[in-house]
Amino acid sequence: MSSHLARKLDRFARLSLVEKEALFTLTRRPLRNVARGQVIVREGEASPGMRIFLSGWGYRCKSIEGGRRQILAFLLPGDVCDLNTYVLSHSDHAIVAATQTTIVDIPHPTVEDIAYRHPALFRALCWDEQVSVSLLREWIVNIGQRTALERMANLFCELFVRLDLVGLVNESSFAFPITQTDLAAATGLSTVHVNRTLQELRRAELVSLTGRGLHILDFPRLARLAQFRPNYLHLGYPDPATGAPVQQPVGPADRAPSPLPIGT
Amino acid sequence: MSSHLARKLDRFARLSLVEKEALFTLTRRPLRNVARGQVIVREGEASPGMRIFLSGWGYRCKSIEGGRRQILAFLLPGDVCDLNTYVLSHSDHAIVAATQTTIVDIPHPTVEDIAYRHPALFRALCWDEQVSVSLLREWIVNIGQRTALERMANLFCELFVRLDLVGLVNESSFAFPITQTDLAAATGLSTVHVNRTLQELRRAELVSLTGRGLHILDFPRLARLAQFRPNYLHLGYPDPATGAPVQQPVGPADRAPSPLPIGT
DNA sequence: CGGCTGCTTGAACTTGTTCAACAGCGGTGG
DNA sequence: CCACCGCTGTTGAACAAGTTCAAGCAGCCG
Repeated sequence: MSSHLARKLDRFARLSLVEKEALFTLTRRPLRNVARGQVIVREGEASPGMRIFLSGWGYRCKSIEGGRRQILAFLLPGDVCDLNTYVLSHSDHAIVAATQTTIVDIPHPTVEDIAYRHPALFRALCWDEQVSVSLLREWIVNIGQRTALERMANLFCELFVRLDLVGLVNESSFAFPITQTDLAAATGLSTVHVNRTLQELRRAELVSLTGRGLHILDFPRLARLAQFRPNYLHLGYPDPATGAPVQQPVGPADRAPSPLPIGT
Repeated sequence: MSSHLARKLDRFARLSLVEKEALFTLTRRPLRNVARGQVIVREGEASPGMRIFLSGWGYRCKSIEGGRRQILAFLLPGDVCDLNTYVLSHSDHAIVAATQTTIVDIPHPTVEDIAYRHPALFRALCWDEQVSVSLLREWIVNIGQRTALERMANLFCELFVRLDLVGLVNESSFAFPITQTDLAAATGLSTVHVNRTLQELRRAELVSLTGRGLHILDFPRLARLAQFRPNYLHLGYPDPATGAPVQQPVGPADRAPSPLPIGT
């Protein structure tokens, strides 16, 4: 099921039963299992359509000469990917499975069908797509302006909030299947420095990163260190740092606006 | 006139006379003149609709604590901005005029009208929007993986190609109204280091940057130094580095595919 | 057991930063 | 007209953050 996606979109715009059913139907099509390290979309290849990540992690990645590569974004369960890229005939970056993943491929005609028959659902998908662009912008700020420690802390905060949105956080812990080599490619640091930065975060008792799990020990302090401001995730609750405008949820806001202890 | 935009889009998808006229009509609405340094869209503000840059340069910018700020993209004449962001009620970054600029604001209903009545034109606008996302991705690679020299060279290559697309390059020269302070914010370097990097590019006789003009003295060498691969601009000609798939232009390709001496 | 992948550590080194000062230039007001 | 100011660009020198190289270790899987 795409319960992760449904959960996330429902928060943005309460979905009707019909729309939920339409979303559910999408995942009735053939699923694709991809092994860890496999390339889902190759750089320069035509993107055959949109994809939904059902389980497992992936990442967007660009390689340049000299063996250097940069991870542009992590793709989590419930993430929609390349909703709008049909206008570009060839992908400028690769999409890789960071773990064993299950995805659904959704061809363009089906996407158009959704746009026509379930405009509210389509709008919600567009929201997700725009948020992913917003994540790219914040990624630039992270790499361009923050120190290694802030960078890493910020990445953890982002993953924490995003995973919480799809219900994959349990008592401030979540599965974390990313190697330090990949963390280096994501943050623009060397693996050695990633290792030392992680040690510093552990020493400060902010996170506990063992085996394949990440436990956030003190989110408020971590967020403060990272200067993490979740506004770029466009979740619809006010930004405590700026006291900024509250983004109005589209549907009736009958649930608690924020489950997160942000900005203490 | 939005001749810059028309010229760019026409390259992607040959526009019919009707579509060109529709585009032209857009610029019949009240223009907005913005003085250098003025904020066009404030961070956290609702984005009132789409904009077209008719003349002058702008940039997207995010600020964080400690006075640090990061420029995410430069906006050039003929650039479309925030075509799709109506799904996000508040902007997560600012848009600032780097020089005196003239823009047209186009409210959402008008955009929808174009989508309905001129689907091919709308598709071309979507292409431009997607390319701007592609630029964000390359920006991340630039900051995350390249040295100061490569970074600066890459930025110059990108601006060169983009300005050439809208006809603002003259014998490998173009107006360059960006201060070193802004270049620092764009590349994630300090102003001091930007200054020294520019000197190095000058000493190598790759560019000549004087007053408010930039002259590319040896584009092939500059591109090689920068490891510049224009594929991320989705211009529709093959990537010499990878020998990668040629993106088919949508309209009849009766013009020379590439005016640029790329990849020599 | 052996080999692979991922994590950890030390030490030398490099790239880019910070601080501080100064020069050039255009605008503004006395 | 000149003095002054603020902004941009330039330079030197000390410094810090992060890289590179190299080696060793732990766990896992065949």
